[in-house]
Amino acid sequence: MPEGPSIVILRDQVTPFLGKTIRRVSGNTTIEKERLADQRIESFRSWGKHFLIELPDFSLKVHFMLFGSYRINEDKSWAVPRLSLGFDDEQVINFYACSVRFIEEPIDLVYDWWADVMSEHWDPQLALKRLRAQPDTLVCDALLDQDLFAGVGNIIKNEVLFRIRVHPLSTVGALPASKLRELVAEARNYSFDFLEWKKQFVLKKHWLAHTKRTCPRCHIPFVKAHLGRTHRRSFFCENCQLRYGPEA
DNA sequence: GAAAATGTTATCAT
DNA sequence: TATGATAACATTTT
Repeated sequence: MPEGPSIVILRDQVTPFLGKTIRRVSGNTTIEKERLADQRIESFRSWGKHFLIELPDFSLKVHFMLFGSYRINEDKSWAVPRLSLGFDDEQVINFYACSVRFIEEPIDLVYDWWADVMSEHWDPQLALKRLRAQPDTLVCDALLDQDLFAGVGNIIKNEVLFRIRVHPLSTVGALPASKLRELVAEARNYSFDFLEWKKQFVLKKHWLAHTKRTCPRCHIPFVKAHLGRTHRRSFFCENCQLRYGPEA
């Protein structure tokens, strides 16, 4: 469910609830959910993988982690919602298996919008600058760094590196300037392709690297390995994805 | 049916 | 203190 573009889709799907007042609250969350009753929804926003519901005096942050899901005007009969928000006319938004938390401060003070690859305020220059400040970071870690590329997840990581022909174990500092620019540009560009494909329910069939066994360019087996700080799955071609780095 | 996975955070060990 | 392994959360797909 996660990755930034999916949250953008959710944000779009709930626009009919904008300005409506929460009438009923339930769910198995341990937060003080009763606070949400009678609150009017000021806006729905997203930052990276965070889905934000802005209310007059505070906001709610929903993070879907790995397994989270939601239903609009329908129930998952087999599951108890983590949080269910009821509105007039039996309208409802149900969140399942996600993390929900309150944010007390105004969310513009909490989030750096220029770091969100899906945001209109995304700032590639700033991303570049921050990348150059950490030359030893592996590119596979850099792409997953939510302070740098908020919204990028493991699928986007693998697809971006394949597109720009960069080996996941390359270091940021060893990339030629043009490659580094490509990395930043493609992180956003692929995310928008992801968004369109996901909307059309054809995301998976457009994967060129993620979960794939064979390189579509070289027709040789991909390498699958758990790389980087977080040991996340990487699928890559050792032939056409160049490894830039001190020892390579 | 086991294993793995689109993710993150807290805690423990070194 | 910093780094890294491990656990925890919880659901769907392979």
